[in-house]
Amino acid sequence: MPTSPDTCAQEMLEVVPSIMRTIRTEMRRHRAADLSVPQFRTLAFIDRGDQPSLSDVAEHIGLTLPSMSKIVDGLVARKLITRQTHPTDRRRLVLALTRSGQTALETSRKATRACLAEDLATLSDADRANIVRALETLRPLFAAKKEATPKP
Amino acid sequence: MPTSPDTCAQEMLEVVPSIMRTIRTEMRRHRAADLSVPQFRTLAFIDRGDQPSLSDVAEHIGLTLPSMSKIVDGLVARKLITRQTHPTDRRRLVLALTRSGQTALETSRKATRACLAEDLATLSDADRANIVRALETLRPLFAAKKEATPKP
DNA sequence: TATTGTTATACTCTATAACTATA
DNA sequence: TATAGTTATAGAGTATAACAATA
Repeated sequence: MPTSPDTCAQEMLEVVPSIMRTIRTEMRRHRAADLSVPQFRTLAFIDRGDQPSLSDVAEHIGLTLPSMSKIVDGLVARKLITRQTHPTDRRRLVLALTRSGQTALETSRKATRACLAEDLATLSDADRANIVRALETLRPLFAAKKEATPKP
Repeated sequence: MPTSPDTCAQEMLEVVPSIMRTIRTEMRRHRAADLSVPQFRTLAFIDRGDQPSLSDVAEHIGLTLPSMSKIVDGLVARKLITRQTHPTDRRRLVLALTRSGQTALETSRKATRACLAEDLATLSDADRANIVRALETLRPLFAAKKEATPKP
């Protein structure tokens, strides 16, 4: 019996939000590096990118520019990132992690990962391998989606 | 090579939030039944439960009572649910969908599901089956988690 | 004129603390 | 006293619209 896209979508609609809530709650619980999910994702992207601009981050995370601007505001205020003007194009920003930001990112990542891992440890190795495979299949579908079908 | 809980957790931490963002954005986009994710989940639980109380919903969704109370406020104001007093225990609420709430839930569910399904249609049947299997494995791990390890 | 980003405004989501009403 | 909910308060996340600065 084939698995229809609709069946799969329904399943995602039911399970993904509950996983997300656990992630959100856990991230908040670890006071050491008290980061929200968007803050965490922003730091993570800045960490692996090469001096991204605000637009770069906003597009990757999937937020509007004003939303991202505000999140960046908060991270700058907490001295977790730096926000400088691009040397040759003065409209653009150059975002980078501070030492403190790297620490916060690593602390939060480790704590949250450990918490999830604790749950996942109850599964069989085969189950975990299967989950990783499924997520790898899904990853490109939901990574930085462009605005599709611009009406001509 | 075994797949460690940590590897699996890391993968989830990267992919799940991006899926979630797509779900959130899509749900908002369909103006017909303009529901946020928590609103949608609340309606869905009330729909399948048997006259749940506020605490029932809050526990299932994973929110505090005040947070849930506010969401319910909004849904009542929009006439999507009814909020009545329990006939024998007057402290409790009895929540139920209105006709309009059922419609909104179905509209939102169909639209969001269709949008996800469109993405998932590009995958092979085997991939989709694998994703469903993975999500079914994860579902019980993240469903209405109790407060674990109450320190004695 | 087009691009990059910020400000203004207005919601929703979320939590903690303090409270009311009922059991 | 314990339980079910609400209110008060505060802060983050998010969007749209309007704006400023730079290219």
